[in-house]
Amino acid sequence: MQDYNPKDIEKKWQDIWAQNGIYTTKDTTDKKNFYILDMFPYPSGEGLHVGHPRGYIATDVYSRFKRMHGFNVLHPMGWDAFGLPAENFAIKNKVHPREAVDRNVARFKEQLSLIGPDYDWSREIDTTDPNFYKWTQWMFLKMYEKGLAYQSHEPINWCPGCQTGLANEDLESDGTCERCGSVVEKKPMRQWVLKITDYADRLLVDLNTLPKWPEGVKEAQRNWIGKSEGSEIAFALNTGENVKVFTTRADTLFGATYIVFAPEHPLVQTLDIENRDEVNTYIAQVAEKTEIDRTAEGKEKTGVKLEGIVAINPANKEEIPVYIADYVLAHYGTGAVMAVPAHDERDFEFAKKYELPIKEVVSYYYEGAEDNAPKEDAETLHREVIDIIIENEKGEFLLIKETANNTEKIHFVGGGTEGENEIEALEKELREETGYTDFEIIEKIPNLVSAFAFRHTKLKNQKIHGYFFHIKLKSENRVASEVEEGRHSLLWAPKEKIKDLINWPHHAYAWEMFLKKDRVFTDFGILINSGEFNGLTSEEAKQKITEFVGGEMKSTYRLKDWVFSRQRYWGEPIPMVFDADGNVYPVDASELPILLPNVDSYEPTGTGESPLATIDDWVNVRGKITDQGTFVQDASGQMFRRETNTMPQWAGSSWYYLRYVDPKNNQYAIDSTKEKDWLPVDVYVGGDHATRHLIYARFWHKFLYDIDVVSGLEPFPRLEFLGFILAEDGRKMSKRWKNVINPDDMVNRFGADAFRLYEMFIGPFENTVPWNTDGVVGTRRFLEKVWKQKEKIKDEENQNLEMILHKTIKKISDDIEAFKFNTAVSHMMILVNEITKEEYIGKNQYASLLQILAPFAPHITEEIWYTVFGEKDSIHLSVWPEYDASKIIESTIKIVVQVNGKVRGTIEVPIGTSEDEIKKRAVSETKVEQYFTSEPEKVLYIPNRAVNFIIKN
RNA sequence: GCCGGGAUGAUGGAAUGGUAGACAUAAGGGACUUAAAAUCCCUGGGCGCAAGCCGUGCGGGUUCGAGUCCCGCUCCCGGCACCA
Repeated sequence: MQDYNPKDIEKKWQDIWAQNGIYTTKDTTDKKNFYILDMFPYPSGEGLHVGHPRGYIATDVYSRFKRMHGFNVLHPMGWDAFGLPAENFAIKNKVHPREAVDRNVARFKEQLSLIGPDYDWSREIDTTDPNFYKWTQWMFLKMYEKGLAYQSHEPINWCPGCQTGLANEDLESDGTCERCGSVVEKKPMRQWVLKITDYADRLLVDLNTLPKWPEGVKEAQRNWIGKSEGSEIAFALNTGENVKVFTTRADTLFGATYIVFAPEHPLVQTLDIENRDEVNTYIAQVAEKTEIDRTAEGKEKTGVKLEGIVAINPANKEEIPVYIADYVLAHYGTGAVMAVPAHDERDFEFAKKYELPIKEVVSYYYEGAEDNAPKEDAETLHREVIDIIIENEKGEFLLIKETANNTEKIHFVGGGTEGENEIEALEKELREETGYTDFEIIEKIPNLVSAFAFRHTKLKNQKIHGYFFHIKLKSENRVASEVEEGRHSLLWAPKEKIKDLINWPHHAYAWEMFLKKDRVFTDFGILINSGEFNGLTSEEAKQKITEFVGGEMKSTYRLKDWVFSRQRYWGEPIPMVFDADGNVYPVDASELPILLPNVDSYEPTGTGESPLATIDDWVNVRGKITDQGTFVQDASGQMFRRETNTMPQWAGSSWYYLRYVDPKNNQYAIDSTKEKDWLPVDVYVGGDHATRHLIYARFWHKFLYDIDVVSGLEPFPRLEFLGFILAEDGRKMSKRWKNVINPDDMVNRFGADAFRLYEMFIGPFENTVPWNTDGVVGTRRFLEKVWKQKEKIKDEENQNLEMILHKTIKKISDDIEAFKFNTAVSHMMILVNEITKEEYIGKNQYASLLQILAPFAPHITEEIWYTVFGEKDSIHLSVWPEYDASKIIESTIKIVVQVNGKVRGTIEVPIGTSEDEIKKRAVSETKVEQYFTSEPEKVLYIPNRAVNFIIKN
């Protein structure tokens, strides 16, 4: 027999498949359509490493699996080739980006082809192809038409390394450039912006229609959109202006003791401020700082009071001071906040530093539950109380233990003040309840505590509110007290134990506050010091107070509009022109595509202008404005200037998946019948683009839905997340670490099929795992075994193999459907190990094995399919073997025999054996009896699983 | 701080609440070989001569029975974060 030699067969079959076009997708067939898509790659100059094909192999396995199930499968591939990396590579290697992209694409395609994918290359797309980007430009025009694309001059992220403006999504979370790692600056400049914020709510809500997306990706998008529901409330200034603030805590309005503007707030420029110089100096200082410095952790708050300016708190009409401070962000909410130091950590910190009043307006509130829930028919006492945290010289704290309603209550000492002065009441409670008399007061804890509960000792509801004091005993001197009367007992406990001992929630809360450095209560509670709103819960008060002061309930989003211009060469030209007065006009759709011109120097200018600006005969163009307000070229017309900014890398990838369906259409981006036939994408596979590509594409798709280009609201109903592969040393694969392993070497050493199998076997698909080249040996050995089994073929089936074969068919089918490729491979290994032990294998059985292996190892299976079985049609077009349900029914079952839940043996019994019989055999066929220290008290039988003998100890 | 995900042998990882560690790699031993590679066989969580005991990050709980369910932690990865 010939040895298994992948080199002899892999290239051969790849060529034959291509010649016969077996993977070419027809537009219409009598089969059901199925669209499976990879996130298309950026053809960088580095080529592929072994991490990249993982997703491509997975979609390939899945696509072949679906084809064998009779689907008309669309599995395309293309190139996301505009953007900074391609351009930076070109600059570095001194070639034109076009040339660099062509070269890199060729290299990627060659590497990809080595692993034998079933892509339909006749539908290949490239975002830098004018026939493609014509439609990207067309969609931009549509957005402009709908008011979703606009020019802005706001400060934006500027990357000094890449010399271009960037979107928020292009930054790492530490504020550096995702591409080059430079610290990004804020720079005001003209730019095109897409109004993705108009879609914020739909992007958020529709995540709920995506049950087949990983939770983590959805959560990342929710965080990114960052919806927060609150109120917008206007504060009047003594200068006559009104300032709107955004708050999620309108319930705390009565506690707003100052307001704060972001230094960049436009109103600050125009107000008549007495200390104008000081204010301007501060604003200048803040402008110097990067975002990173400004938000550095643990940074002390700074700010400047606007002298001569006061605001009126609309709730209580009190005059309050106005500050600017850089802890308030210009680009969130309204750029101004009301400060409530009693209930906000940041305001508290600022208020302490600048000695601003702190006014408590929300109290912690506990309402009794279950046995101490307030009773409707009981009388309710309203009481003011004080409670005492008592410390002794050993640093222990005193609790009181009493029994009420058959449960033990443990809490601090305390009682009603009955209108007395607090200090007198404290002395009295201490003496009466504990007998101690000699103490000093350390502090009064400033947070009010409220509770409403049924007191079993008094048979009444009690609604209490009061403060906690911290006192220290100076001596153990005691007099007789309620302890001696037997009403309760005293319990001294060390600091660490207190939390676990206290079982009154409002006392537990007070203890927590006592331990905290800053006593800021930021939770919801009930209102105090808030006039007519006292007693309301925070939730109720939010809306009522907002209405009371004439504000409105409003949502704010963290998501920012999408900065869509880049001052770089290698991108789609933005199809707009300007007349001599600077008025902007959209280019007429008939002019598209606006071709990216050739240019001598495509390096960034750094001036905030794109290199396109230097090409006079492209920039300056004669034309006229049509009745529709669009620009068309006309040699006898006026001079216009073209927009020289280009689109970002993410433009083409926001809609590319539509184009595969109809790649050659000259009239439309996509034919609407074909769109309905194929979209949405059935399965989308790729790595972490949660807050970039995946949010942009969802936005773009919804826009296309709104203009009737697509028929559904979401492009990717099922997303399979791909984990990346680390180098063998556990680090990221990188030239820098010299730990890159490329697929070419793996295919060369082990063959494409063994490589493919290992990529699928390496671990759960979504897990990040380190590569291990030794591991490929395992899948190669497995294929060698499969190869050798063809020597053992007989016409008749081997009955010993029927059950495991059919079980494996079922298991593999289920696993591929669920993207559990690692367990699919392991079960094929188990099957082949079983076959190895047998004398022979039936011809049909072997054929079934080849078929379930075919999606993973397309070459070796095709080779055997033709040479051994003499088939005329490809195994990849054959029909997936269905498992026979009757063959996977066991005739016997294994029963675990346990004593007190511990496994002591197993028995095997025929299906249908009676419970009594099983219990008998459990004793007779195992050694369980030696564990019977007495007669079993109970014998428990769990059908088809276990017998458990319960022995009393 | 908030949110999401995770923690199982030397390693990647299996395991509808019912024999933990399938499958694979590395390692050790043996066969074949002049030798090596390849191949085949055996061992392969810890302790123990054995019977057995202990073991799925930690502490509790539910259950006849928990890697799996519940409560409370620790640590790791990821997202957001002076976002009002």
